[in-house]
Amino acid sequence: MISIKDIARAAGVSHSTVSRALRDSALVNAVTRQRIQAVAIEMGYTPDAQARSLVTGRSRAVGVVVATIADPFVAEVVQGVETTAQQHGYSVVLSGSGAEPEREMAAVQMLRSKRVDGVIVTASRIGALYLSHVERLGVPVVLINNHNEQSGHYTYTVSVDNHQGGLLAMDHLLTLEHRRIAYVTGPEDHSSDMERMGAYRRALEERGLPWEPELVVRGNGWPDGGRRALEALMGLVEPPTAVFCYNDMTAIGLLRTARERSIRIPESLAVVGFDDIPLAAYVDPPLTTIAQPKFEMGQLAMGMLLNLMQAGTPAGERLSNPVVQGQLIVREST
Amino acid sequence: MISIKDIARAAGVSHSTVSRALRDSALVNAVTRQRIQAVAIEMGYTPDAQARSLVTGRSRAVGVVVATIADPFVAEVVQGVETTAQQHGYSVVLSGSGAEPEREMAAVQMLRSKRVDGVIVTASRIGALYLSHVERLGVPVVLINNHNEQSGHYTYTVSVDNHQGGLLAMDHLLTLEHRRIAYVTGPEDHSSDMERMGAYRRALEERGLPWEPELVVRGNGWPDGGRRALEALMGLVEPPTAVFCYNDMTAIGLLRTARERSIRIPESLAVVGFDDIPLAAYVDPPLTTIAQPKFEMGQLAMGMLLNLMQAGTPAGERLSNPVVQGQLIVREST
DNA sequence: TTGTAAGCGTTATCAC
DNA sequence: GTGATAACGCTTACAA
Repeated sequence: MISIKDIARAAGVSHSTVSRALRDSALVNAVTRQRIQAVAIEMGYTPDAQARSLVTGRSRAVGVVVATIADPFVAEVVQGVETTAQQHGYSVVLSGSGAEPEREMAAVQMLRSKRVDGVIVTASRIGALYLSHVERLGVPVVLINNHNEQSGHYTYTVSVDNHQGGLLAMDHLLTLEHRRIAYVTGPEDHSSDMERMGAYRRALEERGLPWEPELVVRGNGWPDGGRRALEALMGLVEPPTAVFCYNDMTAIGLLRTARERSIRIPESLAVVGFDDIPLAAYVDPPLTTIAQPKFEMGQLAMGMLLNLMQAGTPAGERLSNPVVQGQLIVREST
Repeated sequence: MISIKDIARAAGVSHSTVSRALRDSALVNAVTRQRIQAVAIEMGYTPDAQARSLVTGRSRAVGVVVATIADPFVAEVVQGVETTAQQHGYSVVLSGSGAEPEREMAAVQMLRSKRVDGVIVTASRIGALYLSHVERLGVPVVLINNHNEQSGHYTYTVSVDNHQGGLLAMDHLLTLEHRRIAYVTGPEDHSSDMERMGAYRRALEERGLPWEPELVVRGNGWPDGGRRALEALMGLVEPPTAVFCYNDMTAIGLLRTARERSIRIPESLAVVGFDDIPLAAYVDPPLTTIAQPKFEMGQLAMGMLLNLMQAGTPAGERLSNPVVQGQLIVREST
């Protein structure tokens, strides 16, 4: 690996002049600067980011913590993060936590020793304890879709507008003349579930429709939850004509169960999901859903982080936590 | 950020003693070592990986280059890589290339300046030019499913056994008494396609069945290719009773088209894919396929890289490129 | 405009 | 056993 000193020797100048020249400092003669740059290129020089970081105190690296990158939702978000980071000369250190406290701690420790300038955390649920550890890194932190609503001094959250998305879904169903609409919940205690359900009730109220408790059934965010939910709903004296599901995985469980029971979709039952996971377009029938702009959320999170890292601590005044809009994707399940 | 010197001051020793104590060197009195370690913990010390790297010459970081992490296949592989890396105290620097030469170069440059100890590349196709740039990093490189069969001095490839997987698929269909079996190809020039097709022909030959050119139709690795392939096959005087597809995306295109044309699957046409992408289990009917052990391939690639990084250049003798076995997953499309 | 020297946080080589 | 001291590759005062 050739260094700044090698170039200095080859160009017959001091290494500090080389350092200046390579960073286009005005403090160096234009001619020698070009000469030095030419030599550097010719010798195949690449600056050592770590050495630089050691003196500047900034690593130009951000840590990205995920439960698992194998989650397609997470992967798309991370792609948005990485693309933006790359555009701004930042590198991304990926760290999986597997939602296991032990690995979570290891991840934080690693990011600390790497001296990352900021951290983005994408996990459906961020434990309070864990969050406090992340904050102890002393660098800005941006959470994505944090369902626990915690945030601390350095911590910001980018999230989808669950209420707006829920209204979009309900408006769609109501416009299709559905009047008996069910809601299948997600995992307990997720604020996103509360918000989507809130929109469900709100939409009904606004149309003067009654909100019937029997039409709200528990799911768990996975297909098997959707399956059980559909069975419960079909057991009602007066089953719904449409279902708004907490998320796509739940809706997919519903879809499969409906097919097994020969319930025609959307004729007998319309189904709307939430998330727009890649699967949604490929199930049968293709699922109508509320898309979360995953890539954009990643971009936005990284953009915020760039601001925060630049500004240092945002002198007293906290930025607001951005909320992005969901988008109705009409397919064939409604 | 507190340093080794801060601890030295607090513990009343020199910083070199602290350095030794923290790495459990035998060259330091057991009592003072414990005292120092206690102080370090109390002060919340975390070693600076970059400073360490500067002197040791090893960063304990590996670069992972992907076209896009949003590809579920890639994401699973990366999860395997990351998990293994973490277990061995290595961090993962993720770098997306988007298959764009410009970003590819930027990615390599970045990994170079980070002084990563090794690189793993997951892209369906690795250009010769690009590969030579990666190799110029001077660190071991492991490719995953490199379809171009190139490899250089530092370069190894982990790949799935396409031939064995293809035989698995064909054996399955032949066991189900299918005698008229078609093959839908992938993108041109991928060695994986050649190998899978080779297995197709081999399996037929072994049973003494004729290999009919009209039963081999071009796809492109995507659903629309599968769609066109099915249309072509159904136009034959004597259509096949089963199809082995280059990959799952192709098979999914076939499945959708079959439904539109009311072709019953598997009764009228059996379909087998390759890859076992997450979608495969969720399409209708769920797709029989040959699973690539993605997570394990990631683990294996990282394991190899660990060896290579430890050994330095494997003195003259090249390791062989590992080939992992595919696994038949029988679902409802056959 | 350029060079010298100090320092970033480590590890490693010496003496003591 | 321990402590100076140099070195890793870089940036940045401070001098010249």
